Amino acid sequence: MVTIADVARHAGVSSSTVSYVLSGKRAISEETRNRVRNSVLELGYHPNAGARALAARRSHIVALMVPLRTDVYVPVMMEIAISVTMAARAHGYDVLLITNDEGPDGVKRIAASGLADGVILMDVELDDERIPVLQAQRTEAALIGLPQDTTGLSCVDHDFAAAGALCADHLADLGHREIAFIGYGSGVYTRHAGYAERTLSGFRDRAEERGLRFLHRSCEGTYESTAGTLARILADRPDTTGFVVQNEGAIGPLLTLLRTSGRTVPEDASVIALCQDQLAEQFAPRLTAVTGSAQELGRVAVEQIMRRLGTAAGDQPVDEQVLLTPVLTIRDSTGPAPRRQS
Amino acid sequence: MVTIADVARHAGVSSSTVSYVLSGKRAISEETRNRVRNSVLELGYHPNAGARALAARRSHIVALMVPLRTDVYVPVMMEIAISVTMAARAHGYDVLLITNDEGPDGVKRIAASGLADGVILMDVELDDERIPVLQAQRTEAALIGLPQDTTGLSCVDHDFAAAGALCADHLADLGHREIAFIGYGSGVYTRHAGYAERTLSGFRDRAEERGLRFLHRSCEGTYESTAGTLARILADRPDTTGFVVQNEGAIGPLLTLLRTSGRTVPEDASVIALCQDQLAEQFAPRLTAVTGSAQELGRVAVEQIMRRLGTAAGDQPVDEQVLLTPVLTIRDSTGPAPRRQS
DNA sequence: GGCAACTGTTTAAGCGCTTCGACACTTCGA
DNA sequence: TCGAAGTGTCGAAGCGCTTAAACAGTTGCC
Repeated sequence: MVTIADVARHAGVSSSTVSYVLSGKRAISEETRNRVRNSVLELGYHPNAGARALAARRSHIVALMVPLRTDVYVPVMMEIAISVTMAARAHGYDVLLITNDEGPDGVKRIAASGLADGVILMDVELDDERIPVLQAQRTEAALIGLPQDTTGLSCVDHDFAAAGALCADHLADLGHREIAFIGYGSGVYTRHAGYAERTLSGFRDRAEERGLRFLHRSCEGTYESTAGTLARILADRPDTTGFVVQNEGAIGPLLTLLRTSGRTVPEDASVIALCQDQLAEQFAPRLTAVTGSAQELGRVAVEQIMRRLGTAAGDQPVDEQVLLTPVLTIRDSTGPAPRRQS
Repeated sequence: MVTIADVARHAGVSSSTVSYVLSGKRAISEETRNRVRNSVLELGYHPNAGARALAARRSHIVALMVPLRTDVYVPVMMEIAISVTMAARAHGYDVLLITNDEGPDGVKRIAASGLADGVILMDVELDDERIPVLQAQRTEAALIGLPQDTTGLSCVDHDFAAAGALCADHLADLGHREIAFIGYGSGVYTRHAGYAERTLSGFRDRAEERGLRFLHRSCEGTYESTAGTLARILADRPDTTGFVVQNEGAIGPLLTLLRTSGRTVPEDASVIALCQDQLAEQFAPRLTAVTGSAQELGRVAVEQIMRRLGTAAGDQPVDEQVLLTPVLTIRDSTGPAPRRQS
């Protein structure tokens, strides 16, 4: 194992000089700096992480807490995890993956042990019990998702309300008057997941503004569930011509069911999805969709936490809530509303 | 911050005694042990990770290197990552997430800095350049995926050959004689991804044994690509009645296309998928599928690396290759071959 | 020419933990 | 009864790094 002392000896300087070259915290003559850098390269030196963390009281690790639940579309979680990891690396940080089955104790453990300098929480609930722990431990954090009370917290999320509104607007613009909103399974609403409620209310408000009649139905995302949901919708409102789908699992079934019920998309019915572009492209017809970038979510969270870690302990805590503007991509699944038959 | 000295003072013992109580490496009287444990709980003590790593020369962290590529079904990756994390926690280890964009240098960095005690590599290629680095650093590793040369390595993977063979057997048992194997995009084969080739050759060998005629076609997993692939298959072999699909993205399109071409599943054509059960359940009809457990993959990898970390440095290195037996679940997408029209 | 201010480097004191060896005390067998 | 062996605890060294403070050497200014 190569230590800083080895490098120092090799370069003919003291080990503190090596440390200062590496951290840049003090002026070092260019000549010395180069000599040290060469020695580092030549010996293949990597500072011992434990020693560094101990001495500097900073581990250069952020923890990322991922949900175990799978009602969130899983690839999105992975995309966030990867973008967090890469963004953190760009700041010289590594990412520790922890699962939510540890719950608040996990946060406590990580923070109290100094394993991580900060924590990024995914799938934050409106009244998340991990937040008080975080504050008690005085650990820096960034939240992906919006809790009820955001004072003193850094949060980032998609602007789900705007996404819902975009869906309403697009369908209204195309002349649709009767819309069905196919949401997540009822469990998502009963635990008051912010994203589901915000999308829905964003949609609802805009739909009312635009004078749309609409229906919201929850749906578990299986074929059977989607079939049931669609049947109820068509029974209640046979003139429905626009569909907004938020549950990724329901998309495929919905398209199949519309087709088998004799409705052609987009001539007879328009479908707009709230899902990743990659997924939207996979269906036939390709789906008009409203999306936010999962990568961006991860990147912003990392920027937020880095900013917090950078500010000295005494400074004013930065609290900011960032909502990422969603994008509507028009593809082949939406079109002008059919003329009323009546 | 609570230190071991605080606990020692509180319990009226020396800090080494506290350490021994926590590690169990020396006999401690029951009375002392209880007193110390109470103090730990009362003060909410968590050992400082950096100090522990430095002193014990063991970080209690394993690194998990995930691929950036997305031709592997992403939810599977996430499932592995989560099962690795939970299995590691059960051993008192945490998981550091690193991405493959760092490549072999990432492995070097993690190993040389002592950040992680071991590394789990996902998506291992036949001739993976990270392996020599691992060996040079004398870092313990477990591989998910099978490289060409496995000497001295611990590996775990699905038994893809057996999975391919299961598909051939099932269709042969049902009387199908003309089979099409719809694989991954051609890129997967040109970089000699082990899993794709092993599935195919397992299928091929068994198909030949059972006297099946078959076709292998690569497919990118989009709707267009699947349409093209299917058209070519039906042009070349109009009597094809059995379909094996390995590319998750192609499943939905394939079912739609078969239906629109007037073929009912499973009466006119049988479809068997190589994919997760959860996904197989989502389609209509629900798909007969051959699966391996992604969770098991993660669990076994962790067991392997823990075993390696446990063995003293001088000991014989454990090398073992574990192949997980796939399971065939018969659902509604396969049935007896239709009688020949000819 | 002498003092101040600066630049570049070193010395040394920890950071909080593990672990080796020492030590005090008890138990046991001869 | 005494030494050997065993049990439970402690003291202290040291893991590899950072960083405050000290120091040597140079430069600038009056």
